Amino acid sequence: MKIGELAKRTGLSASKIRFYEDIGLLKMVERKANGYRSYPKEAEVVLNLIVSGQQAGFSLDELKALLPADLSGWQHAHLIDALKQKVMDIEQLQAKLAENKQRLTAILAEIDAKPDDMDCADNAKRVLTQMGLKNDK
Amino acid sequence: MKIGELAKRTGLSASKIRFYEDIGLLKMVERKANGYRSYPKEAEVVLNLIVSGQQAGFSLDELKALLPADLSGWQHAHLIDALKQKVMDIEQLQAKLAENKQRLTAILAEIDAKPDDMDCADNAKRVLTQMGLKNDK
DNA sequence: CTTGACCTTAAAGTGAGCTTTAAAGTTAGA
DNA sequence: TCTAACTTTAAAGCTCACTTTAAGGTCAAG
Repeated sequence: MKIGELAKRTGLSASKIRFYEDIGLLKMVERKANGYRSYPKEAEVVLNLIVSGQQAGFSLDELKALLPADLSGWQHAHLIDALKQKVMDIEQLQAKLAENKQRLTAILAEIDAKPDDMDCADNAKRVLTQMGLKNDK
Repeated sequence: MKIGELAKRTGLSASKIRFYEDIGLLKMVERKANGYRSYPKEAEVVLNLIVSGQQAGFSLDELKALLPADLSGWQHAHLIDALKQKVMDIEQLQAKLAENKQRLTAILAEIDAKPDDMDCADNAKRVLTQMGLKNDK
């Protein structure tokens, strides 16, 4: 498979695929007689895995450490640990977001409860202060 | 309040606080006779808001558009719109995170299901393939 | 009156994750 | 055979979010 086809199949730009090769992230590539890159079908899987990993919050360096050069060289324990750590990270973020959201909706309710009888600037100040001060986690 | 104290209070570096001012994100600052920056207590609130917003996935540019120049300049309607927008953004982020987490836990379950009895390379290949295919959203 | 901890600035540097550019070679189709 | 759409490279450029550097000014304590 040439780079153009791989690019289309994965939705990534060719330059991005070459870049991943440059930094040692995508090693599954050979060269044809004309110098063109030639990819095995597994390259598509690995690229999808890279995109997945990025979406899950892994940096390219982290992925480089996690991904095997070839599919059979994969370290189980290491990967599992990393995945578990990432899930925990996500859980922390979820908790934080839930808290932020809850806080915002509470503030909205509070504002709705005090419509136009209170001074607007004072109300805004009060509300913002509450937002800010609760942020010291 | 001088910049050093504000830095300590917020846990941010002084250079970061100056940088936020440079890009027009933190406008609540005056100058003393000696040229030193002087911050009102509200600056701490705003900086906490900025940190909050970043943690929730907002870029500094987005925050710049969202945050008021001064606290009293926030109009009631504007405030409500911004908060509602933020809640919606948080909901989007929550959905994204849930998806990522679900993906990772699925992968973990997949690996745990076939421990050491299966050929390692084949297991890796199978798991990777599933990850890859689940990524075509 | 000196020391050291603060504060100031503009400009350059950093690192991640790319894209763009330029100049060239290759190939498939009409 | 010509053309258009590929492919190659190294190097430079870009955005974001900062930090670092260099060269200086201010201030409180001893």
